[in-house]
Amino acid sequence: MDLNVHDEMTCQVRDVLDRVGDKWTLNVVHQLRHGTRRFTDLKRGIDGISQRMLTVTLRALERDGLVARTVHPVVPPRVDYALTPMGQTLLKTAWELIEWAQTHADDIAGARRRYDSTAG
Amino acid sequence: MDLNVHDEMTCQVRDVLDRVGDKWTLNVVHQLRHGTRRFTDLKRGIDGISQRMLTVTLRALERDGLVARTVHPVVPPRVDYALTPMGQTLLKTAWELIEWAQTHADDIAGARRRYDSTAG
DNA sequence: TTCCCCGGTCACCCCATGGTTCCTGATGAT
DNA sequence: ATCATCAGGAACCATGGGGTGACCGGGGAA
Repeated sequence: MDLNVHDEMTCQVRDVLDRVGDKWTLNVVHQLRHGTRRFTDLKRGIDGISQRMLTVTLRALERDGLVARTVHPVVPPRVDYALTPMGQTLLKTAWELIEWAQTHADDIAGARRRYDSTAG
Repeated sequence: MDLNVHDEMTCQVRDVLDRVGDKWTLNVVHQLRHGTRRFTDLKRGIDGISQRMLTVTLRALERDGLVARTVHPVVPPRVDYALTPMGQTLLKTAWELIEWAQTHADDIAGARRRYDSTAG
């Protein structure tokens, strides 16, 4: 029975990383932590993201019910993005991982230097 | 000042995902949750991983001080892998993300179906 | 003697991820 | 009469992450 659970886990690990582990998703989610943002606003806020990748990432988040997209039929167009309640729980959880990274950044850098100096 | 913090955050998000967000790392860490495992044992436990990718992933984890590698000079060769204390804290944190995924798997699947049926 | 086991390394190749550039469409400002 | 704004769409392309298969070395089993 442990094996079955274990295989399910393996699958879940894969699923969550496929969902959230790409280059931009958590960045976008993080940008939305304080509330509604507009497309160009997000683009300016995320260093290095292209227009296309922002669109792709937002669409995926919208599809999964993590981000709500609101179109205002005005000109020039105005589209608002915000986290859904489920998106907010994701942010909360992912935040812990970010904090872990901050806490251990130095340890990892040190370990890396040691490893590289001994093993070439 | 919020902007500076914000940019640092963006960087940290990127760093942690570069470290942990690839296809296999969390799977391997998860496999090691109960203690020491051997190479072939890990390979059998992670569905679909190739020998090369397991090696690459383990080397990266070792380099970052997250996994300890112990070679026993016997024949046939025996190599043990185990989480370091830092690796265990990573597992603990990542676990929350996995639990999030399990909790919301149905919601996401539902949202996805709705999205695809209306816009697809 | 030949095969298998274990823990890898090496060389090669593919395709998915993501980047770049150009396009749209309505309108207000210059 | 242009030009810029805003939110994308479409086509094209490059990189590298990741997969495949071969090979290694030394001892035990058949």
